[in-house]
Amino acid sequence: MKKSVHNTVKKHLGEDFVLEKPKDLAFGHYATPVAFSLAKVYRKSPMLIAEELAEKFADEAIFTKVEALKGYLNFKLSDTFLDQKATEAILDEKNFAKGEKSGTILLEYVSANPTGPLHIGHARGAVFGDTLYKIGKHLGYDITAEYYVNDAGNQIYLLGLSIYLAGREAFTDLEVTWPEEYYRGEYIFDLAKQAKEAFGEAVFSDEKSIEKLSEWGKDRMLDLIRSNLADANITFDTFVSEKALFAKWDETFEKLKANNAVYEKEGKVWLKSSEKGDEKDRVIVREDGRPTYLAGDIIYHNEKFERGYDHYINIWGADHHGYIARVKAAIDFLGYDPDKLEVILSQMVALLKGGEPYKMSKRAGNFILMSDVVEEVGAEALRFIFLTKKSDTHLEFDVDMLKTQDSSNPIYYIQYAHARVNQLFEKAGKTPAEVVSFKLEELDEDAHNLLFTALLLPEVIEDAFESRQLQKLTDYLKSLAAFYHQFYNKHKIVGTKNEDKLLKLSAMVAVTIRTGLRLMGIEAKYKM
RNA sequence: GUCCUCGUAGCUCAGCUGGAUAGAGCACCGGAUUCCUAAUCCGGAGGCCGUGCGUUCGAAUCGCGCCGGGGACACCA
Repeated sequence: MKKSVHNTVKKHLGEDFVLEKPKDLAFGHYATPVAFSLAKVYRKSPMLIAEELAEKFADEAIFTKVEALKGYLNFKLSDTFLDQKATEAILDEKNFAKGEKSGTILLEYVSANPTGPLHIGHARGAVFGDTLYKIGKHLGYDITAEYYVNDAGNQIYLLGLSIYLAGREAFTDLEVTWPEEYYRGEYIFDLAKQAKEAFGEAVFSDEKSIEKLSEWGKDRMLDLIRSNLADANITFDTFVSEKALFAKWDETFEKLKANNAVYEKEGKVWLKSSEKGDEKDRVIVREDGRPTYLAGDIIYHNEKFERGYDHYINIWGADHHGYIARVKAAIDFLGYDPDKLEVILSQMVALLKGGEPYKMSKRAGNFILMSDVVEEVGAEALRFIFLTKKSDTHLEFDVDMLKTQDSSNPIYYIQYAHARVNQLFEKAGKTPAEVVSFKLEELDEDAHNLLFTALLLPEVIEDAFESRQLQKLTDYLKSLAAFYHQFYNKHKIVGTKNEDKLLKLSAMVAVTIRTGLRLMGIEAKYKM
């Protein structure tokens, strides 16, 4: 819709201009302040220029009115134009708001260590990534959703050790010395119990079994993580194992050496990341020959870029932001364009319940489980609330709020608007297919503006995706629902002479809400 | 100390590629149901847009300084 307007306006202006949506629909559907900037060029008042420009649009069918007001040029779309768009959307709902974007994107998110269940912070990144994925695909991008599994390194050993010690303490009389660092929390004990069933008690009396427990525990945790994600309607296209990637270490390392990216000092191998904008050089191989975590990420990103996507997006916890510079440096050294990698940071979540704050700390074991929250408020409410805020700002919410069933709970409010439409059709004994042929013409101001608002979804999702600000979609759906509720209260629909037209308008609103919700992984309700 | 991020209504937050009277929800106060679901709607109250200077015809929005909150600064992942 915006594109049609833009093209039409451009035809008459022939130069750069900003097309914006006026704050108040009474001004028009679209507007441009172009006369203000032209005022300087032509040395005439903006008001005069706007008036002259307005006359050029007299014959354009997509506008019913183009007027100059206080220097602004305001455009009002015609009924015919809006009706045509609505008819298309209702008849071909699947393709409503579809984009024609092209290009491949590798989207990596969650990538939580397989050393425990997902907590609420992971959930935020997961929901954001999954929704970005769904919207991006709808817009036409070829996106792959990937999970990087950190199944190598010290934390996997610690997982095995923790299971080993927990089992030793619970099921044997042997002495237990807890190290400074280990995983705690109920799930470790549960794993120990399972390990006992799988391997027998003897597994806790021989340190050699730690390795076996590590490997086994990691697989259990990966299963758990997948199931946590599935419960929130999140699935991945690919899982990439850090451990498996290490087979390519020599090859990657040779490439770094060939590109003069590394040096040896104090018995360690360093990456010259400070040459590429990082604060300092980073160790990638320790004195004892073990590669650092960064080495794994270097292999991974080399491998990612070998796969040749147009663009790469990583969603990381905000605490990793210092890590961006070194990974980009490595990409640069490997001969790839670091600007193709975009990192979106996902900030902390502070959860309240009845006003009481929860604290979370993965190491201490008292973190809030994603699965607990999903169970308590439902995956859909959780998804929605996460999407109402920018990913890189702190988010605070009260789980009790998500359990209320009134307008304080935005997901309910939107679902109710959708259900209302369905109820109207039932009441009238008609279906959308039966009213779609009625022309939405000669509508009053409210209906006309509601129709216009419902048709904004394509530009809203494009804006939300390109700016990575998915709250634009939730905000939009909230305001569309509000608009519809107002309309419903003000205008009787069933049994009036305009019944068919208003039902068609309602059907359009429902198509938009349903599509918007679907892109967020939420199913619209037909009855509440 | 360096870097990142945030500071807008009592609370949680939108708005920020500069533009028309600064928005929403919650909470608070007052209304609406013989009429399609009141799970809704209408009205009211509530703001030196942290602060100072600058750029501009125009600044919540851009720039610099300051104040305040949070985070990151590993050979941990």
